Amino acid sequence: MPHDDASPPGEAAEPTARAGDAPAPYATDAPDNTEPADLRAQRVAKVEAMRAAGTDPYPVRFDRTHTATEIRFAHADLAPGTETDTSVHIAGRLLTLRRQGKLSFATLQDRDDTIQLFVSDDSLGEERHRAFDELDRGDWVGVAGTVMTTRRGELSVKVEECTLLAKALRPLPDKWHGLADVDTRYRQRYVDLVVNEEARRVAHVRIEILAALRRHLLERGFKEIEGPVLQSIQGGATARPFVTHHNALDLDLYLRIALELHLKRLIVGGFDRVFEVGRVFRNEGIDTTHNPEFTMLEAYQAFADYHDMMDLVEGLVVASARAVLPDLTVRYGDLEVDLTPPYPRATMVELIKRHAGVDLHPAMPVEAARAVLDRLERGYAPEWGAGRCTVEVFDELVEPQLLQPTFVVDYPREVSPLARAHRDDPTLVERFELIVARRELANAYSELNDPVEQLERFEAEAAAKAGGDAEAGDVDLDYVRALEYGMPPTGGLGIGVDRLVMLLAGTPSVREVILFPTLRPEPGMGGLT
RNA sequence: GCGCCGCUAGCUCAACUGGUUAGAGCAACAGACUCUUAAUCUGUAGGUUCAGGGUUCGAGUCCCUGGCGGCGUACCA
Repeated sequence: MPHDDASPPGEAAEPTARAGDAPAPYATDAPDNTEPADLRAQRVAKVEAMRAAGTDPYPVRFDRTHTATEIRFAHADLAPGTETDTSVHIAGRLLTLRRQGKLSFATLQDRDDTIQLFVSDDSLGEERHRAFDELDRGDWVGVAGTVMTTRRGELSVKVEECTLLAKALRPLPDKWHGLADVDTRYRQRYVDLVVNEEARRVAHVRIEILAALRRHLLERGFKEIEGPVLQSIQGGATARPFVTHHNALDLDLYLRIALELHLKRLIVGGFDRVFEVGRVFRNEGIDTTHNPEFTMLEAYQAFADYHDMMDLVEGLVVASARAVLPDLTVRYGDLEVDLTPPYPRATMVELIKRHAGVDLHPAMPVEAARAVLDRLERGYAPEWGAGRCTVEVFDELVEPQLLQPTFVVDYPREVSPLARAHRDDPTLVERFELIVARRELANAYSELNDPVEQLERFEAEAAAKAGGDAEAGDVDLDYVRALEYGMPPTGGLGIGVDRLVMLLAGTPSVREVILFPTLRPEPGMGGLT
């Protein structure tokens, strides 16, 4: 429905805003164009004036026939100065408004593109044109009109009817600079997305990656499932959990730190290929690469081992990259990363030898391992065995040197309570991580399915927790019971989705790839204190 | 947690060594303009300089405390 012709909203705006006020002292000699200072108050007044004139500033619905993209696609080569009979109904937000005498131009932004609106007295009539000119940047409108090009060749919709769909009470940020304040961009992502192309781009990269990951797994017979977020036992990873409380059960619960243990229960239950894409929560520091809640992909495949998981990881990374990049290379900071598979596979021990120049192995006596760390001037804790010392050197000295995709294979058993012992070396487990651009992108292993050994590993962890290690897990007796019913040999895989998106979107901060990152509450906005 | 940096109009930014009434562009408001597109032109209005305290004749600027954020670092997958 068009604006009410008889009463363009702006005409009543000023009286509404000031009707009850005594005249200001300067009113008599001030020019007529003195307006309320508050931009929001001006627009509230417009809304009130529209209502008074019988026009709903927030109508119920609108029938759209086309998006801007569809119009562009259908009229890609329309010559400048062409009018067509093609009638369209489009809807979106007004980004810019340009008056040119008795013509008006506007830029309408919809789902994924913009298109110009062309308004003249001829097409809309003088009264309704004046009503159109009362619209503000940021308003949502529905437009009926015909497709045309201007003399300069700009594809446009010649407006024959224009309906306000939702009034914007707050002004949009500067049309050229957009929103720059990082804090405001995160807090008011809805504004960021309206005015910053880059924010939209990153959001779409994430959307496409998620879709590609799911597609790749579903095509290979994996079933997507949903495990519990609220858990009474902490496990599946090494991390500090969040604790919450259920009132009716009077029960403290953890927010999950990993997806692993419930997915493997489903392997026991007979699903032989399952995955979950889900939020996990870790009560740790916040920085450029860590948000307290983040998204993990975990997938488990029966009858497979960690070599199969390497193939699966390559497939997932490539599928994601192809979904969002023109080729398999991506710039990350000053780094050019080539994601073309296969990725080199080297053991942790080999990589330490190559990049740190020392021999370290979980099988060596702990005194010898400590001597190596002493020589490298790395600290260590008294409870660390040779395996933990090995990982320390790898994390600190080797991982920062791994720029191109690299599978780091065979981890010390000591640091991997859920992975199966290596078929050739009992001090190792069959585990790998994929490192790209100095960061872990994926973590996978041949799953431990021996219930007796699993219980022993849990008990070691629980002892560490009792000894004050807040990140150690609990004994999950129900999980052990599940294994006692028999879990087939299984390969398991975890991918940090946010990190993958960061890499493929080329963003240095995890907060750019999470639409609503965790922030301190804004003062005065309510909520928990 | 620690260190450094930032916070000025709705938005993006200025303001010298502490010195007149804190400026500009965009947005807003009034007006001109029938093909603009960061439209242009004329005019008008718009400020708790993050908050509180202090030093000073005088504070956006210096000091203290607090708030929020960014970056680095530590812890941490």
